[in-house]
Amino acid sequence: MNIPPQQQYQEQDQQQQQPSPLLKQESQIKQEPIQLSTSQYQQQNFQPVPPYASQQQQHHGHTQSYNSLQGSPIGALNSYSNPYNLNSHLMGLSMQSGSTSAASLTSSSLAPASVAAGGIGASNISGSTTPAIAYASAPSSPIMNNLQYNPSGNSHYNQNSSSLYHQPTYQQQHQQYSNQHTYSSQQQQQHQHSNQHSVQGLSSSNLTSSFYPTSPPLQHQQQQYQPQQQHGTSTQFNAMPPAPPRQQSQYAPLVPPLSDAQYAQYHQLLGSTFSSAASTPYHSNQSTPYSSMPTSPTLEYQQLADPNMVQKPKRRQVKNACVNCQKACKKCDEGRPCTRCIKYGLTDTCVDSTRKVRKKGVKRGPYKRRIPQTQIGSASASTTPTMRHAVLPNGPAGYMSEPVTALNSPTQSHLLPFTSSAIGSLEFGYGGNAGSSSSSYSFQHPRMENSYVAPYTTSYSGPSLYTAPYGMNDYSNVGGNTNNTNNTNNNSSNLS
DNA sequence: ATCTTCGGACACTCAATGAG
DNA sequence: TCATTGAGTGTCCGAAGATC
Ligand SMILES: [Zn+2]
Ligand SMILES: [Zn+2]
Repeated sequence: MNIPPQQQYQEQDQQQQQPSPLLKQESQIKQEPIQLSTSQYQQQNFQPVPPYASQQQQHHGHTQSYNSLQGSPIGALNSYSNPYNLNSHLMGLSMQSGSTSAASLTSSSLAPASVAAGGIGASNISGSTTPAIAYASAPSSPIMNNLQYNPSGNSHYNQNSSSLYHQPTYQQQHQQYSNQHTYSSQQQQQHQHSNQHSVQGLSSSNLTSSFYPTSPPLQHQQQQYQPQQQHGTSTQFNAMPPAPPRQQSQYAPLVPPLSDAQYAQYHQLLGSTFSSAASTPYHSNQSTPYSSMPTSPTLEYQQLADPNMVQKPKRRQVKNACVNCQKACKKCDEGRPCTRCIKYGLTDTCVDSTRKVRKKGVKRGPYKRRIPQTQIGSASASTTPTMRHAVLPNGPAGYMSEPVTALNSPTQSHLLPFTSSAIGSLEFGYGGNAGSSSSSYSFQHPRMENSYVAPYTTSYSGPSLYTAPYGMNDYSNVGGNTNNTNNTNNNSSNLS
């Protein structure tokens, strides 16, 4: 067996790791300057895998040997030509799993500042008010939960999220998703720290990320952020603070953008919630991405009482994670180098991972039969759990909402200065990959690729629209991927 | 306490399928 | 032809384990 060049690199890396007691991660990251430019790297180490080259033992994109390398960013650079052929390259190599580990961040740590700052006033809500509102403002990003209201309009991370510290700006974030939501640089540069340190070789926009490769000492964090919390008392907020700056969430916008006037109104309506949210900031150490964590107990109970209330925003993925993030299973972003790589000094190796090309010509068996539109109304009268649409509030006039309106439960959504049919990706019950494509109860709007495609017509992909499939599931594994139980129908239909 | 690993939920893509 | 399905494949959350 030929030893692939990757292995050689890997071994070197192992020898060169000299963890220092201080700044361990940083030293690990930086001690071996990366010689290759990105293009060189691509030429030398990045061999595109021919389609279907390895159709193996992959587990949702993970491979065993791939995992064994995960910790080493530098080793990763060299040994990890790409996640797919890496697998075959390294199969059978005995990898020392102790061979460093510097790359990983906590999952929340990569959230962009702009994300942290939240969506429509979300940063202030720190939880949410009504689910509808929560949805609209997408406060559920991991970071959101840690944010507190800041009347000054500057968003800060609160002291609890350790790794949220130095985030670079997010100029390039999510461009592809958002034609309509281009961030202004001003919005993105909310995040400033008084004691930034320059790091050689990094541009100023980058260096913010480098000083604390991991988390800063807690004390430090608290010093910096304490004021936020101190002011975050309910009395402080009895008077309605000015509406905070509007910011962009990493999650796809779930409602049509509000006008400024609407936003202000909306913000006012949230007043009472604000105070409670501010007085009891959600210091969840766990970043709970789908924070279905209403801040107000009232709402919590409401939610319990009304299972139709929806809470889960959709996680948004980059189209292509960089190799380093991919390897570490951590959140990447659109920028190259990405935030995480900047943070860990891996900018040279921050390149897109390669993606397989999908096979063609694979027969899939019959699809479920579609029901003619004329039958939709009656079909939707079903009371089975297939009534996914029951959750949604009615859309704005002119936007067709779900076929059945009687089931729309009253939620606080009616308090909002808007109604929306553009709620994306609503789910209730178990919306996820229940293991059977036909038993998913999720309701999801059609593809959010472009962030928000307005106006929506509420999509409906529930089984109730369909008669029973002919050949039920005999074809479920036509593609041969037995691992995949995932079948949430994300990009489902549109009744138009 | 902090960092790393990685199982698995779920997001996204797009060729096959089916209806008009 | 176009809308829809749903398998294929990717991202990355977050808990558990490892390490300091
Ligand atoms: Zn990345
Ligand atoms: Zn990167």
